Amino acid sequence: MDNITIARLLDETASLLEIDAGDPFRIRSYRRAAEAVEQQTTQLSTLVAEPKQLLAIAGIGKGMAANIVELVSTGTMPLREELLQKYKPTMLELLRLPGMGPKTVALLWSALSVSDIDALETAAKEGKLLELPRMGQKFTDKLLKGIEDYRRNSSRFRIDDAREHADRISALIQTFPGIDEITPAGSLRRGRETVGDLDLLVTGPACEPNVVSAAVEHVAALPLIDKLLAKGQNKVSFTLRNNLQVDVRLLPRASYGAALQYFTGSKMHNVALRQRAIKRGLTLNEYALARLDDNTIVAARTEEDIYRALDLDYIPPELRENSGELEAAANHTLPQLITLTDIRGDLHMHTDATDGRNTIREMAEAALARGLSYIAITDHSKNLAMTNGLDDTRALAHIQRIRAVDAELQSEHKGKIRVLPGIEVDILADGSLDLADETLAQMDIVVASVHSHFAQPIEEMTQRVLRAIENPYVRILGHPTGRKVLGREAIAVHIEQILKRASELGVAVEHNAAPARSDLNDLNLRLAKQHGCKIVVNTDAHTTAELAQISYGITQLRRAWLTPADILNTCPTAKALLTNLRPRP
DNA sequence: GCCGTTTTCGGCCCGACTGTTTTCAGTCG
Repeated sequence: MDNITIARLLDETASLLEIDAGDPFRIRSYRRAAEAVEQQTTQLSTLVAEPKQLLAIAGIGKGMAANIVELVSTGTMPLREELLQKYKPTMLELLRLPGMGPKTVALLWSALSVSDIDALETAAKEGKLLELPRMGQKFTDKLLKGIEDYRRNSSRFRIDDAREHADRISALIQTFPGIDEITPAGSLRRGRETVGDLDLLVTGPACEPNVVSAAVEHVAALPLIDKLLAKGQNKVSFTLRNNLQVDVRLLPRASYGAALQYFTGSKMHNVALRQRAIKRGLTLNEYALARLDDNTIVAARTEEDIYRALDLDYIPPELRENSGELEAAANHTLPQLITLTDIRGDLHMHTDATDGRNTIREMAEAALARGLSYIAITDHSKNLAMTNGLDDTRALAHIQRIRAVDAELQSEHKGKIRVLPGIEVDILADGSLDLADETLAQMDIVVASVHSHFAQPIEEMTQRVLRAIENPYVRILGHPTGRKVLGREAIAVHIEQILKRASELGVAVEHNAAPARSDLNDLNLRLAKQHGCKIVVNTDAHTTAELAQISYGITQLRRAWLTPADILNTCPTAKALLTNLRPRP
């Protein structure tokens, strides 16, 4: 059992305890333990013989260590089993619907015996929820909409989840001798926000036709396979326990490029590419680009060879959507897309003053290690009480600490890194901010964010944001739209108003790097560029580790055809950055 | 259930917002 599974089981147990109205502190212990387990770099299953090492992990005590030992050896644990006698596992899925919490799930179960989404939908449509306390027509309508949204999105997996699975599977495949390279293809390689299934392409001496069967057997016997769907000459398909379908193809080196091109897609890109090949008397398939007349192979080994043979510049996977990239590649006008190393600073992160885990200095040193030239410390303000948000007094004191660290590092590292004082203020219902202007005036970076967006009508949310960015101290609009409640389509309609006004005011809009925190999809990013918005790409890091988790965010930027010139924090120095932000009053 | 003790119990991030109330429970972050 791997750490991720252990973490998931502990987290699910916490949810079941919540439904069971258990001790909130006990519940939190399970959640904290789950989080701690997930962050471990060593597999706990290898430590169960040495429970003392488990106790060394913060958040894991005697009881939790026993739980983990039990989980690893039996696959479950007594408390979990006991709760599953009382409740159904499908109830955990109900918790994922917007507006559904443990109390409501418990009530639905006791009053209506509703334990899954289908039954809930039926009950809602029949008006049965109206008979329950605190549930009216509005709640019912919102719930039905939520169910609809949930169903539409749940068949796809988020890119970071998919990437994690891809990495784990790759590591297991890699153990077979004679495997050189494993590349995820499909929408994962193109950087889509979600992927339907996982395509893994594998090559190396072990994948040559005469010997490939042994490697195929190795893949088909991977321990994490839930259901084996198919096993062919060079392809294995299976699903994982979470229902993610994985297709692994083992291909000879000589045709790896053609396969990579073919399986990366998109479908529309490939169709257009094949049309172009035919015009040149060539044919393109998953094995090679070849002449139509005598099947002579023109290119197959690498993608670069194939594009070159079609008189095209190499097209990065993120652009392969048949939305103008072929024309640009033919005319040598493809953009020089932004890369990770172009990002010179990070302007949104938290420390242990609020809900982060590391100190100002630790964050700064991590940024230095990543090669950044400047960062802003933007802890939460008081409205986010659960994060121990800063009130005006504490915020001002925090600035002093940030400046002190900045001064220390300046002398220690000869100005290699600057640490700017900042704050992430919350936008209240009336669009005002929750700290005084006099406090904000002391900050270099003020990020304004809406945090309470439960069941908030989009129009009101939009008005709230529009009002907030009128505050002259706001220099960055943080995660510009709500995450859970607002559907993507709705965002596309309403975000344009926000982007327009932000652009007029010179307020930069933030693109958060981690998908879990990201709100601007590639379409919205393109929209932002169109309206001349300043864009900053941040991590919203709460730990030093998160400070490095920026690659998905970059992929998103690349999908939007953005170049270093489009992104504000590609400025080489803090000074240059600050002059490019909205001027302070 | 964890942790740190003024070491073996008592504390453990809590305010905003919504829908349904008519004083508040539940959800969210």
